[in-house]
Amino acid sequence: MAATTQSEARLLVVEDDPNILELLSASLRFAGFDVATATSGSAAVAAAKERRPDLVVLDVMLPDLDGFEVIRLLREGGTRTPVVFLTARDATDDKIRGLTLGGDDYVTKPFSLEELTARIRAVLRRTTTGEQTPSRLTFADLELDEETHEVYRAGKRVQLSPTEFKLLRYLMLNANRVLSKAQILDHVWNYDFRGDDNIVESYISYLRRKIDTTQPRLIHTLRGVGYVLRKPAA
Amino acid sequence: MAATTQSEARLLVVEDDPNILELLSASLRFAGFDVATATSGSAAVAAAKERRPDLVVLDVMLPDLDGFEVIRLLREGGTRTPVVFLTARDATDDKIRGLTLGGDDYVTKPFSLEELTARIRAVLRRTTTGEQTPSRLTFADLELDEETHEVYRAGKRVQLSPTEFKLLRYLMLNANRVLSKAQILDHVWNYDFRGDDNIVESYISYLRRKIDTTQPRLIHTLRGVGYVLRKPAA
DNA sequence: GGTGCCTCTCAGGGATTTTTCAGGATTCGT
DNA sequence: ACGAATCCTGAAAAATCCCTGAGAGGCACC
Repeated sequence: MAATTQSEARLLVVEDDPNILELLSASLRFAGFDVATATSGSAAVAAAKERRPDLVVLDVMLPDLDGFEVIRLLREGGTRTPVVFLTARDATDDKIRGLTLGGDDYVTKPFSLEELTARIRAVLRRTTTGEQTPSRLTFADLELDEETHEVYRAGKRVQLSPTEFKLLRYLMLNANRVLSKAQILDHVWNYDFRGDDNIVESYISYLRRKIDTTQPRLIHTLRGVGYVLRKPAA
Repeated sequence: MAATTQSEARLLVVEDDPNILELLSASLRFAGFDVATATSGSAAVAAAKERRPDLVVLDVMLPDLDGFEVIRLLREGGTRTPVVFLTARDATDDKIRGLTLGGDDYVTKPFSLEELTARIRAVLRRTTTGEQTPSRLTFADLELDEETHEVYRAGKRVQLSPTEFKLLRYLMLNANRVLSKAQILDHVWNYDFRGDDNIVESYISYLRRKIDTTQPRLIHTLRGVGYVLRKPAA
């Protein structure tokens, strides 16, 4: 149901927590990726050599080898596979900083799936030759740039907070599709967030105030069902 | 002549309450599904491995394993069977959120059978390759889109409340079949609803006002029997 | 330490929806 | 034609859903 503008890129997801692994693989598969999994560093190295994934999603904390070791073993083999690391929030680890230089990226736990898929798309965009995925989403007179985080409505620049931005991106990626509040919560908020639906209502309200005061209205409420981004008049 | 336009998908229904299990299996069978049942988590795992169902309807509260354990055991075997969970309404259960990620879905108890079958159809639609079940029902000049919840009569958009929508969907799925008020109550309302038949009359009245003011009339009363959606002149 | 932004919660109020109730209309049998 | 059962529908009460202002707490940056 999520973001299907992706190509059929092959991912290898490496994560030892079975709950998070299930969460990730189910969601990324459904987002259109071809997903393989591994639950340890050594298994990851083996799987990567065999499957030659286009990108590796890699937890840095693993039972045997840590994520950096895994990557080093892989790169000694000559492959230059891009990586998105999963790290703990308080990771002051310097090694992670240097990652963005190589075109890799990282996401801190707990993350939202919106966040993770956006990073994966961005890394794939940078590393694959021939821009297959545009970094700019458009819908009606809405424009959203995933790289610069700039948003325009009717050509006019609008400032959004991070959460507002993620919500709008999710709506735009699923334009014309009805999204329930539970779905939005699952994709836009961190996976450990346990608040109630009202926060979605609040952010919809913020978004409307910032980008939907002009005609025609694009964000519509379907009472008892959810929200949908769509042009009227259909 | 039996049931609806449904495909003959194989379902596995897992539920320990024998009353609800009976209710579910009878109703889903009538809806055209090929239904097998299990009353415990371990039996569910065994049955799933043997029958390879297209979808599992799974109560999260089970005597031995809980629903999430069941799914994990299944998925470790490599099968990616979609699931519709049955949960308590006040499900503060952390794990329930996040289910929509993999294309799965959940229905809170007490649910209506209309609700459940609609969710099952939606999940099957999303997960099976090649749209075999259209999301749009049509009858005469009536159109009903299950995804967007849009309804048209004679090409003109009509706004329906959630219950009106469910009632119309039920009528359309059973077009040309006479439905008693008891039947309608059982399918469109929650299974624990204990109001009287008059509420069906009220909603039929609402529906007529919204979608059946133009000729030819499609909703007909069979006094003492029930209602039927059909074209006249037959 | 102060300031500002951001996230999240809470609660009031408005709007819609659901449900009940009752009187009137229709149909049917006799 | 009459009465009884059944159905229709307006009205209103009850429940629910959604929007939004207000504010607490956290974090970053000065």
